[in-house]
Amino acid sequence: MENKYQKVKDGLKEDIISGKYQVDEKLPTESELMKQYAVSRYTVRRAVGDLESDHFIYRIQGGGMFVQDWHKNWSTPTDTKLIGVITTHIADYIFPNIISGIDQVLSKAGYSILISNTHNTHDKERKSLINMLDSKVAGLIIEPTQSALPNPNEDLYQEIKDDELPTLFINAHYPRLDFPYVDTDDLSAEQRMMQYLFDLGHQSILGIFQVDDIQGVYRMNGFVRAYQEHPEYSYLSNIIMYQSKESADKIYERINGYLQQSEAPTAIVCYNDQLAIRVIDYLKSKGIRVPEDISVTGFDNYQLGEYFTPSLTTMNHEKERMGADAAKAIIKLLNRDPVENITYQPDIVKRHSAIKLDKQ
Amino acid sequence: MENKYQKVKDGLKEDIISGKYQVDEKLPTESELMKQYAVSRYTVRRAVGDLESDHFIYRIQGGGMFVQDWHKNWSTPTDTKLIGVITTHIADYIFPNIISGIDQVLSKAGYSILISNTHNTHDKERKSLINMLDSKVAGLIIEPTQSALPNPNEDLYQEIKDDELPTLFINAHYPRLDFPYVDTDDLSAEQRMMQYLFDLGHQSILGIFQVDDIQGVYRMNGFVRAYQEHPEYSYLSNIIMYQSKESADKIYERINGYLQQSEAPTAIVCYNDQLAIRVIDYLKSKGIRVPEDISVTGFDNYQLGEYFTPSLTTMNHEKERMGADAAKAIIKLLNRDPVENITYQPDIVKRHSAIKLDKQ
DNA sequence: GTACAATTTTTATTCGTACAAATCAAGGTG
DNA sequence: CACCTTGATTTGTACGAATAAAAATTGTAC
Repeated sequence: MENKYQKVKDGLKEDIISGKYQVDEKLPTESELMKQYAVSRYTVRRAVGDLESDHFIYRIQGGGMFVQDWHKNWSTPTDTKLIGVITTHIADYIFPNIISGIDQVLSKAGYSILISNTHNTHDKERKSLINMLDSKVAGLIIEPTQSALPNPNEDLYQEIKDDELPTLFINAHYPRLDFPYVDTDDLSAEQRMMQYLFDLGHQSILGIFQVDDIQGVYRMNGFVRAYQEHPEYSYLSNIIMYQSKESADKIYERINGYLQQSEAPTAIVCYNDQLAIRVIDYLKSKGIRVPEDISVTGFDNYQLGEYFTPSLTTMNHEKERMGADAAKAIIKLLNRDPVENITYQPDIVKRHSAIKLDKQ
Repeated sequence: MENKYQKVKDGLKEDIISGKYQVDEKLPTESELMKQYAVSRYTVRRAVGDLESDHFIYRIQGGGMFVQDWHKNWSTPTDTKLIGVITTHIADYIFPNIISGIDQVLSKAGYSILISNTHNTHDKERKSLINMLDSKVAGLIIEPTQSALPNPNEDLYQEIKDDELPTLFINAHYPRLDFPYVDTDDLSAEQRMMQYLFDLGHQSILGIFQVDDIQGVYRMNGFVRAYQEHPEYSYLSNIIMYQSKESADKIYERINGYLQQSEAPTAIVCYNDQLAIRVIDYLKSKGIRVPEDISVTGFDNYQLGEYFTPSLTTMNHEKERMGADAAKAIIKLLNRDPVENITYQPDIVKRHSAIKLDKQ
């Protein structure tokens, strides 16, 4: 990052990897780059010279500079015992459990796991995919990144499909891409959770959903569907939608807004346990008791949720099983056997963060 | 042969191949070459720059130019951008965070992570190692399996050493094998934690340690060492040792035994946060208040520890940083740069599960 | 003699300039 | 339309010069 030619080099490399410049597409000329980066011709030439020896570009005297076919060798995945696993996160939340489930099955079958994460950005997803394909994996297990948004890496997925590389999605799937998947019926699960709260006497419920993940959208739809079946108090429903990059403070602020209004919510339904834990912490800091003053529910049955105070009422998530099922399916795909999609119908885990509404 | 820089390049290459300049021997300086070939500095630098990217020479700023070990085919065709990571577990304990730290650095540098776990058995460690070597990884990051015991895979490690495959250990290291490592000073960390409890007025402390983990043994040694420095009340010390496969109920039972005795412990030091959380939950279920009746400390600074009630007093563990440092070190090793061992001295995270002893 | 500071050497980065060589687009000619 | 010429564009080679940064060497003081 220090040197100018490094900056130019990194900038161009980034543009190439991100797909801004396609293979064989003409890059800006030296003079254009000089202006663009405000450097001398030497610096530009030093940068593109390095990129040329790294086989990222090729140059034609008098013609220009072009993107080299830098990710071409990964077309014949034959004898590698390597399965790529791409998730949004590695260390956080439920993903270690999913990966563990995958590992249990795959390592037994003699496969190694090539792991990568996207931090829920399409940019990193692209890099991860390219890395995987370069490493000549025999198959791919992918948890989609920001699955609710249009995916800019569709070209790569199309290539994967054309190459018939065994690929399977977990947790969610891009609707436009026809790959097999293992996921959870988030919509009806959240609907069941809502019915549970209705049964407890709650009518004014605030739902908070992360809407750049398709799971969040489905869960929100479940929330809405539940209210549709109870039109008599559907006017009491409130929803907060947020994006993964949004700061927690902003969400808290919006929660606070709803708490001030008349007929304030008596229960909060959270996108997942991670959020629920933070929301409970926020409510506590405001002197609001959970569940006495307000009930809170999560989703995913996070491992340590039962040890919090109050213990979390949540929806189960078949973490290890999902990983194991995905791994078994990928092995089937490797053997050219057909696989069927799997959708779990999880159960409510009733604990103490949601209780019967005390009517006065 | 036409261009000047080609002539210089060919001339030097010839001298190197013919043996005029031996490996690691200093080449003429740039100014000498300028005179010798009667060309400008640009031309000389262009020539030696090419030779450097062809791995015929290496340059040290201020030092000079030297002949690279060019006939070792091993350093040049290592195009595999694959780093093997072998840990005892994938999903449990702190490993997800460590792997995340590794990933952050390596993926930025364009490497992929090949992951494997040993479930803490030498047998699986052997399989993992062979798998990694077969996959032709460019480097290895290894968390030792049962490092306290003699290692039956020493032959493989010797091979790795002979092949000069960049390899680094984390969390612990086999003393007999001279590989670089990154680890934590568990012993003195636990000793500091004990001193903190002593300062809070606690004298009767129960330590619970998992002893099939070498870190557990070190932490236990820290516990013992702390009492050795306070012989006046070392008779009040109590230790529970357990194995990872042991059931939680059995541990609870044994805790209960210590709570019954006279001069019962006023504080419990747990092997890690995971255990501490469960212990606190058990104590609560018995009607014992934490921290009012008894203080509890953990170890590892588990991510969500601050959200529990009471928030966990614990010892920090540089999880991500350990991974990142290991990754940086392996990149150095790949570049044939020397690396130094790193040992962290973690700090106490003072929260609310351990408080000053209320003397009556 | 050793340890530290100052100087020199050496490579690294970056600018400017000039001309050569290949390519490309446009226009003219048969 | 096909072919050629021409001029502009673009990359390739080459030189000179200045400052920065790291390493090696020398000088000096204790």
